[in-house]
Amino acid sequence: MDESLSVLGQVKRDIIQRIAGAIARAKDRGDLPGYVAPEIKLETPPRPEQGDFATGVAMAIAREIKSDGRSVAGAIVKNLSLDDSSILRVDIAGPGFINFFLGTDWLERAMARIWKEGPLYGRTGYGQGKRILLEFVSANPTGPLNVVNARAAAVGDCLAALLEASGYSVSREFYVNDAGNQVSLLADSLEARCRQLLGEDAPLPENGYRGEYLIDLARELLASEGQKILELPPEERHERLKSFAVSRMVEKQRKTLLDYGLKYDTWFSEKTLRETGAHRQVVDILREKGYTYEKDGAIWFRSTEFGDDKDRVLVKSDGEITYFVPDLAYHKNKMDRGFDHLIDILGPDHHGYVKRLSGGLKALGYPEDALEVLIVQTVRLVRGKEVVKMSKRGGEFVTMDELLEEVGKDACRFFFLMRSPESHLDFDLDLAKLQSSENPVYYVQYAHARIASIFRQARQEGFVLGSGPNEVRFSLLRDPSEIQLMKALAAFPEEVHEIAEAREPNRLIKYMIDVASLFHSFYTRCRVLGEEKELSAARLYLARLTQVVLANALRMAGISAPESM
RNA sequence: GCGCCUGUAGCUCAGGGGAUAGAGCACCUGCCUUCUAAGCAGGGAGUCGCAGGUUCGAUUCCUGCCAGGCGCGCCA
Repeated sequence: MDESLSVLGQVKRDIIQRIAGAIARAKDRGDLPGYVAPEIKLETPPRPEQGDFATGVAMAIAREIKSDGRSVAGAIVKNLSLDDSSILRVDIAGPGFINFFLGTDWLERAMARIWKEGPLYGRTGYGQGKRILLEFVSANPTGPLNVVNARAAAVGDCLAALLEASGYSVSREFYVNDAGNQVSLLADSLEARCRQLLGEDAPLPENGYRGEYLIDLARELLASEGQKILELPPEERHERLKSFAVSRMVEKQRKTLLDYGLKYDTWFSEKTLRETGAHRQVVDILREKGYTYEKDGAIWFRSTEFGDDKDRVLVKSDGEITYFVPDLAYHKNKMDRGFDHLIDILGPDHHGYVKRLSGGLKALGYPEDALEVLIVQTVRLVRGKEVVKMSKRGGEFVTMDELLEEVGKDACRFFFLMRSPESHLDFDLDLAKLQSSENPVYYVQYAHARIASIFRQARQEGFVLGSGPNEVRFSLLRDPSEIQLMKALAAFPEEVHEIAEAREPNRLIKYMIDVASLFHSFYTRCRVLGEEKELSAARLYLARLTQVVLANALRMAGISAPESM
């Protein structure tokens, strides 16, 4: 047995191989004409009476050979070998679905795996250790993190966890734009605030950062450095202000993200990169490869050759590089660090940037699919019916800190993960902070807490705890609610892998809700701590496995799994 | 004008070339002397934005249109 595959993965692979064998045999015997068979996909039918697994491959073949699904399905089933398999029965249904009905022996094996793997259950080897660099949030160090950053943080961190579980080696990275115009502007804004605090009539620069956090920062700076810093020569003063402002802003951002339960592997500094001259090098390479030209005193990149709608400036007519250059150098640096695949999570305002960046990488000689960009859509804060106004220009926006303060980490992450990343999100603050059944966060956490509570009770009443697969009579678990729950638990590793590949963390939330729902049904139908000791032991076993899966799923989502509520 | 995203139940949203389109909230009916009722069981609720096309089959894929959000700098 391939231990890097889940039990469900093994079962599915076995069934798929049998179907492939049946199709081959059908061709040999002339039941089907010879032609290239399509990929065989196994799905879970919508209703239990349609079996454990189903395939629509007969319909796909029927289309190719101009036949009808049911007769092709008949030809496949006729040639299907069920010897030595978990398959009890095969049906043909509807327009040509082949439905497979299995016994419970595989479920027993699947449950034993959960027991054995515990906190590691859910991991598979599909990723084969491929190295992925996942860059997300990467907010400018010019202000506090906002709610879109919070969404990107939730999505990125969860996706990283899902990919890790799927057997990839993932590095979480935050790119710090600590060089360039904006941080200069930040330093100038800070200087103005300092001078204002000292009673000078110093206006903020045009397009300066107006947020109140800079007043706090100015106070902090004056307290630690005194006003002599303002008397330094302009250039030195500017550098000192810049490095102070940037380091304090980055520290704050890092702290916010830590409060969110998110820890990056790398904080990558643009300034440091520039100090190596990597940005100049990128321009040189592009020039040597003939992807640049001069026009109006500027150097342009032929990004239109890579699908961009216009060529882009690399070096402005004043000799300064554009933002794009160090960013491209940064992505080159990522590749040169040996990563097999790069994923960027960007905000919706950057979608026009993607062609340029991927085109740039391709021009530098990297594979076209090396970079993958996910766009996370906007967040609108809502209180009941009322939209919370946010204006970035005026410096009035709800910060990530305020959001966390108000609704808490768990609800926050849950709400951000609940929706697909590319859909616009209405975040209802009232609902998110509601400590009641209306709030879906608690539905999942409650299931986990309920299980913990059962074990507390069981310990008090002297039940035998910790009976593993070898001591438990598995056949006692035969209530429909128990079977359905076990099937869901068995699906976890495959589910994690599929969700990771699809880059859709929202489906992890859906999965957790499904498991919680199945557990609650089981809880209501089946008394765990009862008179029959063997039955209780079996159900305690199932409860423990459910708890393991919920805890693992919640951990991947960055949401806590409470012992009591 | 061009590009990206979205349009599915009263609300917020899943889903996805096929078998009776799902969940939560809201609404209605039942269920606590036994492991947490932040729960369970059941009910009503939908022309899957509109119109064409591909297909044996489209809510799903393609095209056009309508509506909403966001972008479109020698800013970052």
